Amino acid sequence: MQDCGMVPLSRKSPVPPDRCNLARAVDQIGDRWTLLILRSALYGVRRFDDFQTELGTPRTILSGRLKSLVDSGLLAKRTYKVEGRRARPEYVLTTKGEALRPVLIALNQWGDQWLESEGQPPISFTDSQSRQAVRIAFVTEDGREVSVENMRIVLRR
Amino acid sequence: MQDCGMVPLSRKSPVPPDRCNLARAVDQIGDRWTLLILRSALYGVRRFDDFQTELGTPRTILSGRLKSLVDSGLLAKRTYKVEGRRARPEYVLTTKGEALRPVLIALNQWGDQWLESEGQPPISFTDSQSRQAVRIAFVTEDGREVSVENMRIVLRR
DNA sequence: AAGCTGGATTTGGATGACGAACCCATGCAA
DNA sequence: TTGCATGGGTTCGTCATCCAAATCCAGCTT
Repeated sequence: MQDCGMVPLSRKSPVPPDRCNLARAVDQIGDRWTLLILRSALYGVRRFDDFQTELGTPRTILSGRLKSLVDSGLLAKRTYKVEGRRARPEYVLTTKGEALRPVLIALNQWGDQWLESEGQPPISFTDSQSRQAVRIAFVTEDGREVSVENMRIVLRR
Repeated sequence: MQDCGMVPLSRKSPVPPDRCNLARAVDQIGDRWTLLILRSALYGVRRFDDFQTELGTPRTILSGRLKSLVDSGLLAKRTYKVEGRRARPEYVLTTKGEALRPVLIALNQWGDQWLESEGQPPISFTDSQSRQAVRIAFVTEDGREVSVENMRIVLRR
């Protein structure tokens, strides 16, 4: 098995970037801070200062990123109130935002495998029934795994 | 089913960003141009001008991004030679770079589902055997699908 | 030698990132 | 009722990065 060159040469992509949903997804979330904010949000972080403390994001940037995440419907701005404290906004994942979880877990697992780091990965997932480790994969409609080599591209138009 | 708020509130992530392989992966590839370049590369694009033409990346930026993708071991710089033309460099995905394919396909499918666009998605995947549509999912070691609700987080240390 | 071609650097102006300081509304305690 | 602490921002000036256009450069063809 070679180290590279498995993909056949092509002079251009089958789908031009301006019609490609991957490219358009990258436009929405393909940014360092945005991705880090989503990571925290998927762990349940909701408050401005919690994001700021955890990530060290400059407050100006954080403010802007939260705003555009709300604009693109990934986060919802709501109000929370702790007793004896004034009401404050919080930023909660929408269903659209939640739907990114598999993507970020997949990226996490890529990092576990390919980014050298001492020791075991600090976080992983198991099936609560079988207790087996869980990984990301492609499956058919009925849940049967398909290997990457057996996947065929279908183009429309 | 609500639109948001499914994730329980947390004041900080279980894994701090500096030890998190997801955060470290974001540091390597969490950038608009980098992601777009990888997208093209996964489709087989290899040459400077082909990237440039397809993506419209400023040449200065493209040059820098390719360099750092080579530095981080996602692309390999090789030489190709068309007869009657001088030898030129090309940028080919390494195994590490190839390993990002599931991540980008997952993101593509997220875009198909959540980014409004007219008509059918321009590209999709099927199982070459059963011809069924393929989607991303979590599976156990032996390839049985696990739903998100049945997944349990395991922390180390 | 003149021209083409693909890969890349140089230049200066526009854009965005950043840290520090400040603002502001509220609840609470003196 | 003044004062202060808290959480969630905005304003400001500086500095880094992005970007388009022009230039460079090697080597191949004519």
